[in-house]
Amino acid sequence: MSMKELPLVSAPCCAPGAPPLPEEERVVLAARFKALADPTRVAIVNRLAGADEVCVCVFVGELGLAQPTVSHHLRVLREAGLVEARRRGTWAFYRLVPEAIAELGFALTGTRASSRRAA
Amino acid sequence: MSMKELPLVSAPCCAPGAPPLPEEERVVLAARFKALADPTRVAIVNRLAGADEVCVCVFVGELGLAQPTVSHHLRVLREAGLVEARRRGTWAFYRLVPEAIAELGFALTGTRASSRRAA
DNA sequence: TTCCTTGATCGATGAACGTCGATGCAACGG
DNA sequence: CCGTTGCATCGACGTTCATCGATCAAGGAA
Repeated sequence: MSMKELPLVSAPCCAPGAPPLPEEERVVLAARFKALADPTRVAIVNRLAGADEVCVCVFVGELGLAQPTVSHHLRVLREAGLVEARRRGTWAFYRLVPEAIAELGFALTGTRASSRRAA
Repeated sequence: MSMKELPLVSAPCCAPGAPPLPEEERVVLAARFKALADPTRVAIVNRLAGADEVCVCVFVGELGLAQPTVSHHLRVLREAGLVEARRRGTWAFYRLVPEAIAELGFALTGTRASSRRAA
């Protein structure tokens, strides 16, 4: 693997009155935002937000993209820590990591969202 | 100006249980996240979050980048609707658009942050 | 074992991005 | 008027990214 998992960033960056951010945290935050800086990946995350687990084959069918392309986007999201994969036989199911999403939201607004897991 | 301002997106995209997002909204959201997908621009937004208005010359001095590069990043943030400029004589002062930041946070968490302006 | 299926990786290609020097343009001071 | 200052735009260069076809690895069924 070429990239390690991204460390946590627990300070707001963009909310009015936020304290200065050290260099490394800016890099980490930018990397996470970059993972969402593509319509396809926004669609994937949004799709996962509506269903607990989604098979890769479903994404290939719904997104209208080639399978390697879908796999590439899933990898980007995985390395950003926004999604995680669960292997079940031949299939791979992806699901959101709500804490990572909430952390990004906190970095933006400086306000903790009430963490609520989908039942 | 070559580009129009981005329209508003008022629905969450990434919070657990979020409804499906139409194509156009995914593109708009991805474009906004892309504006934050760079360490320099995160630094600019973070700097603006700590002070109401900042002169362009200050950014040039603090970021250690050439003036055209800073102007480029400010343009990206401006076209994303995250910052706005105020001309005062020869100088240009930039400031945050807190509503745009908060809107991005809402898209992520599905929770409205208590809008609070820096005094 | 031998197929078929699912998903990840590799390699290549075209587009987009970050960076900077040079230039343009408006506002001020002489 | 002319020269300077502050910022935006332009052009170019090197890097990164999105996309796809081909290939590979792992599992299930015969």
